Amino acid sequence: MQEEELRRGQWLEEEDERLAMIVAILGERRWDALAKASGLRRSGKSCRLRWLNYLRPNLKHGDITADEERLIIRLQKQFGNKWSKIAKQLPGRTDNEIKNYWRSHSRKKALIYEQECFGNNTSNSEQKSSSVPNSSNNGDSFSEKGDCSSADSLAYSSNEVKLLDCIPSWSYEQSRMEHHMYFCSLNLCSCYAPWTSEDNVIMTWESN
DNA sequence: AACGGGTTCAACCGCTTCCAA
DNA sequence: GTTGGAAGCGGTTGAACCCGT
Repeated sequence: MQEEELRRGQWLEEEDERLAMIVAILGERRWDALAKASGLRRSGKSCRLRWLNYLRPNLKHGDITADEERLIIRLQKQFGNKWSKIAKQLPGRTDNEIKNYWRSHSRKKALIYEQECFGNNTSNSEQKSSSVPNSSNNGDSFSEKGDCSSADSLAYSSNEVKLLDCIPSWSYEQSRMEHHMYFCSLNLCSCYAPWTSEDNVIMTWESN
């Protein structure tokens, strides 16, 4: 009965102000109690999320920079979809923001990869669409069972091949497919070496 | 200008983990 | 060791926005 009274959807400026005020008084804990104390008709969960993703001090609200993008790509490779873990490495960015960024950008990469993989071979149009990540697999990575599963279908530049020789910890197919996407997205110019666990390692090579 | 499809992002959902009693 | 509430987390949804036609 009470749940019906809870507000959902977009937050109003007035709600933000009230939440920020009550958090300043009570601190970032006991969100259910905090939500009730605030008088906001929001769940504790909703308040917590709003605070963490939008109102919290020191959050960056601008676009993801090129450096941040490289870091995200590298960390995603390293940690997988551990967004909170990745977010900890990017001060001012939230896990939700990074997750959204990755999802939208991984789709673009998938398209680039698709073009590289199939060129203008329209006879594969049905299969091509299946190679693009969809909502069911969260779009975070290629389905290894997709039509691109054949690593032989990938064409590598000599630079890519040389670099892949440096990635012993990755499976052969994973290395080829995912790095191919990665190289495409970065235009084969310069990038972090995603396979190393060391920070600040940048590998640069010439693209032709 | 209107429409439709694609993209982005804030917010929600539900499961898991943590921790105090 | 168990339990229940709180918090954390990743996946999903849907509305707003963008862009091409």
